[in-house]
Amino acid sequence: MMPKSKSNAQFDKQFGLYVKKKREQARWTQSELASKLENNFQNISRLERGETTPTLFWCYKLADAFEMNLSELIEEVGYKNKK
Amino acid sequence: MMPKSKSNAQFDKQFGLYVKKKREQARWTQSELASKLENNFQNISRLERGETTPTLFWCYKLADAFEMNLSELIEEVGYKNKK
DNA sequence: AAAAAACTAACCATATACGGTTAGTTAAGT
DNA sequence: ACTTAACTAACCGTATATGGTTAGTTTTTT
Repeated sequence: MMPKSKSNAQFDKQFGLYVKKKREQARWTQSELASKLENNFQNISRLERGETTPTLFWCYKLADAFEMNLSELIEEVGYKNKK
Repeated sequence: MMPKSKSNAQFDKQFGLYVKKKREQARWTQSELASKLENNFQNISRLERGETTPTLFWCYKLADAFEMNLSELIEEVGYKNKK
């Protein structure tokens, strides 16, 4: 399989930084956020550092934790597609 | 690891049906859509049938193919988070 | 400065995703 | 009815994601 592409890495990084920002605004530790997602803090750490590409379902659960709609969350991350 | 949960399956199904609808509206075959994503039609098939959970980056490339922003695409899928 | 909490990072085992092949089914066109 | 295209589905091998452990680093608190 292809190794993780550069664009993918950049994409993941942007998402990770957003999650980190949101989590810190909520004053949650990674463990606290993880427990809301029925996940573990290691995966939150990896996500925030852009090491993994989250599934859409993951993002959905994140949106739940932050009490927002998934589309709002994506909107806030600020990706711009070329049209 | 946990098997794919029911809620996850429902979530994936909804996304798959949306992609199928969009693709058919554009009058593309699965192969045509796949080539736009640098992917193969088997994965499109699996996605549309809700067999796999797409990564966020996948969804981003899908949005590109449909010439929309990722947040717009998610908006159109119509997920409702409990707030 | 010391202790505790929070986080990063590596490693391992396993599950799922993915690419590709093959076979079979459904739909469309002639 | 026949042919072809489109799609579904199973299988296999490999890559990535994930859960968990452990160790080490950074940050916070006292």
